[in-house]
Formats: sequence, C-alpha cells, structure tokens
Amino acid sequence: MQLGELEKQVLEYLWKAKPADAKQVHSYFEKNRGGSLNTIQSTLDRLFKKDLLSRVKNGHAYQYFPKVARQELIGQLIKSVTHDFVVKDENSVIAAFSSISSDLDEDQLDKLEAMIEQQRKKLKTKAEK
Amino acid sequence: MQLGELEKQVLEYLWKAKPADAKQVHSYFEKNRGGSLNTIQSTLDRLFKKDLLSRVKNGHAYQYFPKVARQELIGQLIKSVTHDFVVKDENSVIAAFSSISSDLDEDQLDKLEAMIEQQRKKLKTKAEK
DNA sequence: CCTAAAAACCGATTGCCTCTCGGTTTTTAA
DNA sequence: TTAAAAACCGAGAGGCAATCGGTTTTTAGG
Repeated sequence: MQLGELEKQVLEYLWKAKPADAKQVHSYFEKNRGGSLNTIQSTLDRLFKKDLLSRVKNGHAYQYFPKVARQELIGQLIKSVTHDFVVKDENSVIAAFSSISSDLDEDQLDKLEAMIEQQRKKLKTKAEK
Repeated sequence: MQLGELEKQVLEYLWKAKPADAKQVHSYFEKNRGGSLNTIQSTLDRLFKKDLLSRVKNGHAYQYFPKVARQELIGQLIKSVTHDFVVKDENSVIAAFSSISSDLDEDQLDKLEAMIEQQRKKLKTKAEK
C-alpha cells in the first residue's frame, strides 16, 4: 500500500484528535498548508477506501476516525514493503530487524525484549490448546 | 524510496547471481515474463541511479551487481516507509515491531533475541571508549 | 584506421496513483 | 419546501515505473 504525503498528515491528525469531519480537518490544515476543502474531502475518502479510516454520519457530515492504530499501520506498511522480499525465507525479516537495530538504544532494546517475551507467552498458550 | 515490481525482481536476481549485464538479465527474465532488452536496461539504469546497483564496464557491456545487501535494503525500505511516522517518538518503531512479531515463531524469536544481545554488546563497547 | 555490431542513451507513451479543485447531485434541517 | 451544507463526480496536473523504438556512442576485429 502506498500513502501520499497529505494522507499521512491527515492520519497523523486523526490519531491525535477526536473524530472530525472534512470541514474540521480542513480548517486545521488550512493554516499551515492551505488547500481546498475538496482536497481534504477526497483525501479522507481515499483513506476511507483504503480501509484506514472509518466514518459515521452525524448530522450534516461524516465523522472520520482511524480504523487502524498507529503502530498497526506502521506494521502493515513494513509488511507490505517487505513482503516481496520475504518469499520462502522469513529470516530476511529478522535480518531487516537487525539492520535497523543499530539505531536502537538500551531502553528500546529492553522494550523489544519485553515484546519478544510476550510473543513467547502467546505461542505457549496456543501450544497448550 | 519507491521500488517497482520489475526492479524488485531484478534486485532479487542479482542478489543470487553473479554480476550480469543487461543481456544476461534480460535472457533470464524473458522466459518467465517477457519484455524487451531495453526495458531491462532502463530498469538497471534506474536501480543504478537509485544507488542500489553498481556497475563496471567489462568489454562491451556494463556488469551490474548489487551495491547494497539484501537485508540492508529491506532495512532502508522499512526506515523510509516508517520515517514520517516516527518523528520525536522513536518508540513507534518498537510498537511496529510488536505489530509484526505476531507472525514470528519461536525459532525466529530466538534469532531476534540473539540479535538484541549483539546490539547490546555493541552499545557496551561504545560506552567504554 | 574503419566499420559493423553491440550496447548505451534518449525520448515518447502508457498506466497508475496522489493532489487539486470546479461543478453537480444529494442530503439535511429549518 | 427550499436554501444551505456536504457528498459525490470528473477532469487535469504532476510524478514515477514500465515499455520500447530509434539514435548515438563504444568497441572489437579486419
């Protein structure tokens, strides 16, 4: 999946803010970057079609809000960019992790380890069934 | 950075094979997917300009070969796709890892842990300087 | 040195996607 | 019922990969 610049910014905004309609999103972005309401509207629509936003009609307008969590999307993006390089050799994901690990400090390594621990537990639970 | 389908396949090929010129690459892809020699040539050129391939003139033709290792590129791609979501909040990378970790089995978790250990050592060495 | 062949290079086209926005249709609330 | 608000439609611009024809440059062999 491919995300444009504005799409990313809108997502970022919606992760932080409450659900918002096109008008609200537009008024937020107007100050910094300009652009018409329609542009925002079609961007919201694109994100909606990509299944990254949900929407609910409320009075006049749709309220948009994220359908996926931030880290979930990041995970998705990583998977999709990685996917083609991982056929039959899942270890390249590990290798890639390793390639990024050089940017991590001790604190982050701790967190990563905790995450591994959690995943281990999950696997164990599954095995017991 | 953005990679097209053919570009990925060509990279994949060059990671496995010896350095090759356009003709060789073309003859490899001709069987499965067709396409003209020129297409391969411009694809190689695009990858070269993206700094993903090196080339050396040998007799008639350039020999192309990867400039980056497989896992290095994967890492790069992950970084670039991740980059915009990570400003001032490096933990989202960790969170993203966690989002992917659900696909990993025990064996892979072992490897990941080993990698973390290695990275820890590296940090320690640096600290002693 | 000259030349034919081989490869590189150039440029145009197609297709896909984001961003942009004007204009039309539909929905909503008074 | 109707005026305003929002959604929807469609088109154009710009970017990039893929494709390939045609021209220029390079190279090896006579």
